[in-house]
Amino acid sequence: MQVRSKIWLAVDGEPVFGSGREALFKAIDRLGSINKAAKDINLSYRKALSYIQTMEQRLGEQLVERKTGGLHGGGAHLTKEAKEFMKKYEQLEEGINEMLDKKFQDVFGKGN
Amino acid sequence: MQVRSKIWLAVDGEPVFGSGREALFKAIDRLGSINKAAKDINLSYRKALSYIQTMEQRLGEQLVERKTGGLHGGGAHLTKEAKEFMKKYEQLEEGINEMLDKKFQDVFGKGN
DNA sequence: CAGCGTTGTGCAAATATGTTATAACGATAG
DNA sequence: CTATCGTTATAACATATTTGCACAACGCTG
Repeated sequence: MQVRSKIWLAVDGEPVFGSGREALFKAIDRLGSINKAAKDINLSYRKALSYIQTMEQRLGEQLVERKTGGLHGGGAHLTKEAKEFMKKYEQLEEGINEMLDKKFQDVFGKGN
Repeated sequence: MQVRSKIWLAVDGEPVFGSGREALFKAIDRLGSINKAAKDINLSYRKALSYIQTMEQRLGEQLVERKTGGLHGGGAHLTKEAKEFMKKYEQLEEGINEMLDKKFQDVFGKGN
């Protein structure tokens, strides 16, 4: 038996950023394309796009700058705001899993 | 903006206990019936039952003792094992939210 | 032995999710 | 100036999953 956890940020109760979106952002940053990023992390382009759209809508700022047409067909890259957001999320996550694992050992480890 | 979290236990990667199931267990304990419990926490009876069944299957022990027929048509109540499980889960959750809220303030509070 | 309210299951409807097709775009090559 | 290319973006379709409803079985009670 293992313990799992998920941390995410919400606006008005609706999720705007979590581990899935973080992975998407990282892939976009690495590959320069929503399409390639989605494939890389095994996500449909549709879902990836709707993630981005709802995030931007709920936060009220652009996170992924995208260009259609042009060299190589276009592409996408993260805005400064998106990178800051990612960084903060990582700080938030930091240490939580370790703490949870420790607690899990305390509670479930010896007794059972 | 708020931070949210979810903690659950898994066996072989498949979830066996989380906040939803905890709420179901509490309602069963209070109402003595899966049916009433499901309605109380806005869950379909089918889903509630499949939760219980998969949990019991994966853990290999009975968690909800149920009787069909008889006084008031039957009913259900938690086994000793289920109550112990709930207690441990609560211990596991304890303090995590407080710690997260504090971290959230640290990271998102002043800067933005 | 009929009535009751529950557990449990089968099936259709509804909803969510995934997949494929296609249009628009604009720099570049020819 | 036109064709090509890979991308963004949307629409239409297909597939899984969830939900809702109906109904049988059960066993205590009056």
